[in-house]
Amino acid sequence: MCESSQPLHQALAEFRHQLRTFLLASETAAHQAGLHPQQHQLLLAIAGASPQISPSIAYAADRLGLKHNSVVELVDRCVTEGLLHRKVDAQDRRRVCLQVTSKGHKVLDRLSQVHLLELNSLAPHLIDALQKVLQNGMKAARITRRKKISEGKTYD
Amino acid sequence: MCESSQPLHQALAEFRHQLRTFLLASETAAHQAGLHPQQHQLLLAIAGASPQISPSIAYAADRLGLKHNSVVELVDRCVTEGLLHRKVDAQDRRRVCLQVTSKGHKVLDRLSQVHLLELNSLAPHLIDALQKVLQNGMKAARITRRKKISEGKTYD
DNA sequence: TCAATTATATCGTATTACGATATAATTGAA
DNA sequence: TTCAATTATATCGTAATACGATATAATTGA
Repeated sequence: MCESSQPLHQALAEFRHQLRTFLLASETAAHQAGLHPQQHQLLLAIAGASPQISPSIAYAADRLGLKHNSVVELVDRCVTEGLLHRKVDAQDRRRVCLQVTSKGHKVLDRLSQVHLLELNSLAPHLIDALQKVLQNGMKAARITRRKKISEGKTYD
Repeated sequence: MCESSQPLHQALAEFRHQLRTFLLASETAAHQAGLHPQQHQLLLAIAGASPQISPSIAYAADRLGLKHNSVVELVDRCVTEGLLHRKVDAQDRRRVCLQVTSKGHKVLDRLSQVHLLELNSLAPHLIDALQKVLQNGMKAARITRRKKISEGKTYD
């Protein structure tokens, strides 16, 4: 048992921990603002769509990495709470254009500010952890290359 | 309605999308390796703990951002599938030392390699999205400062 | 010694994302 | 034009899982 993978595990574990730290902070902020985390994500995806796009259920599903039926239900809950509007697309009446209500915008604007601050302090840790993962990869490549050289297997 | 927050929303939404992309790839890789995503995270946290630490339930809970009872159940499932061993701590018999089995290690090693490759190609997008968020913050700070100056509110 | 603390475990519940399926609108080829 | 295929959204039952509340067990310290 050589355990050569421990440093990689360690780097990846640290990266995931940093990610989780950010996500936890995000979830906490959402709750404090009276939203469920996924409701926040949905509002953000819609309000953050590039201007030429009119965001639909399918668009949100793609952006959030969810199945469309999950988004339908998520939208239901947001509409119930007055955070979102469903508007049937005039051109294609199968589609639904999602729009954030003014109430939704008020909450979201605050949340985005909080997230900006949070990322301001978390970004260095995140990037650092990420770089340590990648370094690890290059190290492994060097070892592999050296081994190949010593075995007379250099092809380049 | 001034919409000054749209660029921030857009940057944050893109960052979340990049995160979700990574997490989806990770979940897919875990499933293909026969693990539930959280089982993978647990194995990684344990195998990736720094060598002087003997990882317990509480340790894993902290690292994964879960409550300890959730981890107990997660550990149960991993033990059932032969991925993990529970070993009562000899010094403090309340504690449980978690150890990844050789079967668990085989799966985890492969998964970490996959993740390394995945991050190798995803990292630039992630960092780019993150930087766009932070730029946005500095821009807002500049605007605020300028506004304060024009209002005679410079205190520094 | 024993009350307080710490670590893990159990159990019922609520949330939620999903698969399977349904409905409705659009498209395109005959 | 017609209608079969496609696309978009919706409904519903189910399974997974994280959690709160609570229980058990070991340790600590006054």
